[in-house]
Amino acid sequence: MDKHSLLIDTSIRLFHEKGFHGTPTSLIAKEAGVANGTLFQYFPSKENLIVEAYISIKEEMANELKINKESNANIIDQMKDVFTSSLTWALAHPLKFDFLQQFYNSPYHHKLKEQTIKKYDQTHLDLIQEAIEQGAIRSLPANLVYALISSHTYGLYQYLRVASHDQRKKVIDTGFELLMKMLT
Amino acid sequence: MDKHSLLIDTSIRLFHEKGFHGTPTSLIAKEAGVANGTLFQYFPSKENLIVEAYISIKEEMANELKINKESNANIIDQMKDVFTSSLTWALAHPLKFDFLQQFYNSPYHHKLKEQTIKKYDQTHLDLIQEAIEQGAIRSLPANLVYALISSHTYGLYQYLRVASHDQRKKVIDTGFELLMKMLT
DNA sequence: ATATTGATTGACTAATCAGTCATAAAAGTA
DNA sequence: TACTTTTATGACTGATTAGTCAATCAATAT
Repeated sequence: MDKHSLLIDTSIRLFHEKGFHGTPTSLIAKEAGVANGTLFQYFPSKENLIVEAYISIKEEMANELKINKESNANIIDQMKDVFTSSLTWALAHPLKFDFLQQFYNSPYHHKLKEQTIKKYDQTHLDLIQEAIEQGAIRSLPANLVYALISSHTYGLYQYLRVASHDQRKKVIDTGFELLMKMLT
Repeated sequence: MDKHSLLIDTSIRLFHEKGFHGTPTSLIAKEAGVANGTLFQYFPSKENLIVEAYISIKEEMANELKINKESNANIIDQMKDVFTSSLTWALAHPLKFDFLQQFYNSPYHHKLKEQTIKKYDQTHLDLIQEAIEQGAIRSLPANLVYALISSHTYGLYQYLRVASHDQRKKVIDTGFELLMKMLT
């Protein structure tokens, strides 16, 4: 594993444990097994490291979801695929998923360019827009539907994180049925 | 306004702007118009101040919702009342509502006693449990329903915070209808 | 008026941290 | 090997911070 990725992974873990400002760069370097100064060869500043960590997770997630999304033709099946993949990914990478929330609710998020934020939403918004136009889900503002689906996913994640693992698949299916009952 | 409340209100604003560790206690004291040392007479440590700020918001919210909840007999009306009041309160106090999210996604939240967290959930869980027993909403684990309602509320909040204000009442009503469509 | 009490002050300290930089090690090249 | 380039190191620094504490102030009581 290259030092860039190693530093980002270590950062995500430590930021989650101790918060952004509660984690000194010296500790990140130490836990990643590199010298203090090395960190600043890969990232010009701590803030840059935090933002890069966020972007790397968003990229990773976007790549995972893209693969699972191409095959289906039916738009509801596509939505179910995205929904299921998102939840499965989140439950498989709780540290990273929690980091996204932590970042989103921090002052660093406001420093991102509008464009960067939109970049990762656009694919989902397009899918929702198409589903509305096809009449597959009820006619509401796409942004509202996106907010409702995202938070529904997040709510299920919160529940499943502490619930017993063997019911996960069933609860995810039920969760999607509930979502569709609401949106159609 | 007494200094205790003044310091908490100032903290909430600054923590939201600059994050927990990004806000020095000296700045909180300065903006609250008291001396550095005075802050530590009201709060033994910065961590204590952060936790007290969280608890004060939870208390305030609990008190607001309690008042609006007593009158109705019909359980669906009660739920609608809690839902509407929660959203209205959140939209009227976005700084405080955002602080709750920020706190929840920070390492400080893990330091709270289990009991303290449950304290503010219990009333809502009881209401949900009763609604399930009465058959007013479908039979699902109360914790799951709670997670779904909470996140649904949060999703609507996120949408309404940026949407135009004059549609708020209508969107909140629609939001509750959607929620009930899902849960019945 | 004087004394007593408790709240308030802000200069101070010991510790911590982000970022630098001169030096060294490693890798690449001929 | 001998030389060059790239990467890594960690001691160091200037700046910042949480928390302290001796001194001051305000309010009330005697």
